[in-house]
Amino acid sequence: MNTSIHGMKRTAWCGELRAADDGREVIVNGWCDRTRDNGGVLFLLLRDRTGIVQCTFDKSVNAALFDIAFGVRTEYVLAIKGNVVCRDAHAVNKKMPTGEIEIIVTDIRVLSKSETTPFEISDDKEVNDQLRLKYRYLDLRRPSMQNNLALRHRVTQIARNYFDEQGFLEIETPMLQKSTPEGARDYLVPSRVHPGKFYALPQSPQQYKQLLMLSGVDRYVQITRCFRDEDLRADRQPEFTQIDLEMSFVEQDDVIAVNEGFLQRVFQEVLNVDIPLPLPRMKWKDAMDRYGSDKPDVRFGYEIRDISDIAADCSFQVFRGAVEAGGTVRLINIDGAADKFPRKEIDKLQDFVKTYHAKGLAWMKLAGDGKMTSSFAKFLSEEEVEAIKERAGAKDGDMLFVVADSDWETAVTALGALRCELAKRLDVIDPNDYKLLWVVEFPQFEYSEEEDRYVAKHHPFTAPMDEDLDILESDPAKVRAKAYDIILNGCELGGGSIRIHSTETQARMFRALGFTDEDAQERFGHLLTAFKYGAPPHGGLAYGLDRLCMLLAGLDSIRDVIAFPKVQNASELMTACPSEVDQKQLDELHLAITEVEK
RNA sequence: GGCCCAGUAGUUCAGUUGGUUAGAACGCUAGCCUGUCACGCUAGAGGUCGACGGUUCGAGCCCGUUCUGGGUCGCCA
Repeated sequence: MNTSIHGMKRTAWCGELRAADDGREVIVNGWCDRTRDNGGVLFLLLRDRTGIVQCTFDKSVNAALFDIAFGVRTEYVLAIKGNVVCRDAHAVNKKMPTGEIEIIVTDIRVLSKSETTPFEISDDKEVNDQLRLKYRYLDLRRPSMQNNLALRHRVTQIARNYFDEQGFLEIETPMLQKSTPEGARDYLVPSRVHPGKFYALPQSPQQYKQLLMLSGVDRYVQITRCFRDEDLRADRQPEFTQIDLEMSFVEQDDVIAVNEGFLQRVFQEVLNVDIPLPLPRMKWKDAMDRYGSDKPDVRFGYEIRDISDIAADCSFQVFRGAVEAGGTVRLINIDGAADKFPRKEIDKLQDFVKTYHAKGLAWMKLAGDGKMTSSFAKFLSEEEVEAIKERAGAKDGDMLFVVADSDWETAVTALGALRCELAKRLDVIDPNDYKLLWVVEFPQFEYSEEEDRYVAKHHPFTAPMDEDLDILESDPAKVRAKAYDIILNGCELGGGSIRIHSTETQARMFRALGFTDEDAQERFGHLLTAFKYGAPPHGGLAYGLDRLCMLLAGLDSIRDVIAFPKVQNASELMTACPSEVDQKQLDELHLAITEVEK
């Protein structure tokens, strides 16, 4: 049997044929999606990455062709030659983009046969992730996955074009870098020629791109893979892709302006959605206070309100104690949902907030008939209850949830997580709504209990706000950074900052972080030296490309926009990696495995 | 490392209080059918109920351990 493509090469894509192609002789190449054998007439649906087209065989016209088609099974690879004809009006299939036409086949060649696949190649059938990933190459044949890959391609093309137009140069930075233990865990690569020494795969091109600013590149962009050896989530993979950029002679507003232009174009070209500019900005403190998150989802209300002042003197020990301990009492109003929360449901929500380290969840239900039930009202005076209702803007039919905690951040974080969870459950989010905003004025430092010192919230090269420079040493907890995150629908799309370009400020920063001069020199000496030779003011930003594509595609896992993703334990099911290696390889790398738990 | 959820035919699932030979749909195989489009009709094959151990006269179902996958907290400068 001739399985060569010779003489049967594609002249048209399956999914692109339309009524306008009526009368064209075409050759299509692709996979058999399914066949429908009606006895004397057989319909074969051929699929390529653009879509599906119906190819028709008539036994009475050409019995030999019909017999070949009769032997074709699902997922056989075929080349089909034929004539595009418009279907009769009654035979048009409105559900298919190619439903107005069909191909009357004049030749067919089976290029490759296929065994029955482990699952059907179809968007209509759910298949579990494990099987999909083991046979990822089959999973990717599904039209939705082809769309995801194409969407990702479009986004990267838009990024390359846009930043090119804005004067950015795409420059590659090393994949084999020096390990810097600050931050996420590194993936390490042993050196063969330097026994006992290691490279690290990049967590980001941060230091190189800053050095490129010193080199006078002025505007740099790179679409590049980054690696972090931390546990996975639905929106976190150990290797992921950043759109990474850096600009010289700029301030925060300049970086934001360039990126707003990019985001506007992406949404316009990918989703045909108009994003009005400028985007709103929210201070970190306000985001935390109102939404209990540094990546607030502002598509719905349920905003957090502070009732500490009302609760401070009440006789409910849980509330009063939290305030006395320097903490806070906060609530959210899930308006109009009082009837959605039977006691059992509330108990489950208690468990939910406890996963965020809240100690409990107090509640007040305002039934439609004017009756109020509550877990805490009996401990409060009538005036206090009324004051809380007023603060919450509560009316009949509303449901209030209260968290009190000696730690402000714990209280708002728990309520922030609860408001998102309830919005999801109550289905109050419009899936076609895209709310972008900048979160600005992040704290420069956060205190690390584990290390018993302040650590950089962003990274140690982030510039403090000019207003806060004076208190860098005296009151580090209050120092705000010239850092900014771009948030879409409650998801962190990217983040960046203006960097420190003065050696003096950088030295103060390292001291504030508890580094000795020797530490700083050992880890970042190259950067510190470089900065002595004329560093321009600079700043930048990096997007999580996978997350951007996930949100644009309306998906809830970045796995679906990555061709070959890893699973939760960071292995890849298709190739079964990571894997053991030969002793010879270990020897060459001067590595010895001391213990392997089987 | 912690917590939660899931694992039954190739796939997606159902499986009552622990009780005879574990079902359905789709897929697959074979046959029939000349305009289907989730084609239809007929027949058939297909199961170590994730694994191991325990309780029981008897376990898909109860208990323990474990494996795999998902979600999440910690973690992710």
